[in-house]
Amino acid sequence: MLTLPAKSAPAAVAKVPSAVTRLTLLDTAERLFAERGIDGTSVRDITKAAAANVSAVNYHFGGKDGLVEAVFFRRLAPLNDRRLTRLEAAIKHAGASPVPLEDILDAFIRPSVDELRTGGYTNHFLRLMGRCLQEPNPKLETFLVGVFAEVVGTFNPHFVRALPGLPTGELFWRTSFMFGTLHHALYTWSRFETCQFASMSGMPQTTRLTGEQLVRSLIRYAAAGMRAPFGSEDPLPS
Amino acid sequence: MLTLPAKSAPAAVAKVPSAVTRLTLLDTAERLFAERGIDGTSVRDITKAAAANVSAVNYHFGGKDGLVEAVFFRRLAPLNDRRLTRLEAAIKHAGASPVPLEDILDAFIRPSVDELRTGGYTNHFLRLMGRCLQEPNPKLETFLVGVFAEVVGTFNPHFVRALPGLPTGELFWRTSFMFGTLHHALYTWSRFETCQFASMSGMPQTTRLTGEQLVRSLIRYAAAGMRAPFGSEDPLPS
DNA sequence: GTCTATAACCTGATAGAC
DNA sequence: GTCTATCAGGTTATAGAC
Repeated sequence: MLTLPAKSAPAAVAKVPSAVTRLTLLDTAERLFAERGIDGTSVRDITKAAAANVSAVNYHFGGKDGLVEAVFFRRLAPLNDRRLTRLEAAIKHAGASPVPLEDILDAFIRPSVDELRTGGYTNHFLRLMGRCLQEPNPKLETFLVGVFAEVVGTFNPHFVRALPGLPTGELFWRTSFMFGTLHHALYTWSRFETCQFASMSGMPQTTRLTGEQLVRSLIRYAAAGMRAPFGSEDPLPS
Repeated sequence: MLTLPAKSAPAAVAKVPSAVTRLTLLDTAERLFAERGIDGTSVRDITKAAAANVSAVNYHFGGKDGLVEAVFFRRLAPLNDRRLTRLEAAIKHAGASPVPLEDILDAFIRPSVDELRTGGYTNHFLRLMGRCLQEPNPKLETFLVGVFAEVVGTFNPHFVRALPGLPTGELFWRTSFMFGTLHHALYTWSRFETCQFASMSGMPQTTRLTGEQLVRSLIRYAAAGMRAPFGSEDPLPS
């Protein structure tokens, strides 16, 4: 026989609608943007999936553009802070000598793989981040450049010191290659199970990596690539 | 005094409207997709810019999806053929020994930088190609996987032979890293002048590369990255 | 083959009731 | 703060005249 313990009426669940709706919208938009792309997702798709009102997006974010920026800012700001913190630690650890390349890359890459998934974060944002450097919307590009500027400006001189003798132009491109490697890898890794390109090469589930393995693979690859010997006349195939 | 030579009436310029309209639509769609993204471009944008009729897209391509696939197929099919041809030449040149990694990468990378720009091609497609591995449309992904399947399947065993001892899983990811590096670099390079991310790092116009320089930089970086030493316990920062 | 006209619906944004 | 109602315009696709 079921006896319910006497208990006080549940405290009226305080409705804090603003904050809750705002968060739900951010979560839902993040997921749908990741799945269908930003231009492929309408405000109505988001509000319907979030069980919110159509005009909630305008109320909380001023419009779709504001929502898009908020979705990115929520994750990228702490991510880039974490990168800077880890770089500072590496600088302190290196003392007066240049920070070793692997340590710089670790500070840059590791947070994007781990920290983005803590605190109940899903990996939807990884998919979105994988694409964010190539989004065609110029306003969004401007916004993202602002979000990334400090990190890029702070890391750059350490890459220069860690790779003495490498011409500035070549270093710029290798940094860009590293960005491309990282973002594409995040994209592929975050949707490995459903990525048709991943399964194309006939490489099955055995190649799924843990986050730690992905970080290490990325650092190995990028460090070797950035250290590649450079000479104006390289022995290349005729 | 101007004397026009007697000449027969200009041969009535044969209207071959179908072929011309079709081509104009492909060119215009390629450009607009590159600039605004696929989902950010409507059929009406395209037909208006192409001075064609609204329903021409439906007539020639069966709808927007068909146009999108045709835009990619027109460039990717010859590109991938060229990759296979160059790989075959490298195989012949290597005789019985494994094809050197640099030669494999050259066969893969070089066509995407040069051949896409010959024959009056603009570099709009490069921008589009830079994004194509991350397009959120699943139908397009399926189509592209089909377009890339032969190249990936043919190149893979040569990467395996060129990198003996590298575990299969690690090789798969390094190949994926290389894909990411290449596509992101094509994107950045093709719009270097207007890319806000490129100018962010304070690296000015001096770092603009010729196609040949880009190919060499990419091969250097990818070859070194793919050859990076691999051990289950790597010395990584604590 | 090309065009107009239109169907059927979706888009982001907002004014104003509650 | 949240909702409904609505605006003005855009979306792909198609039927049918020429």
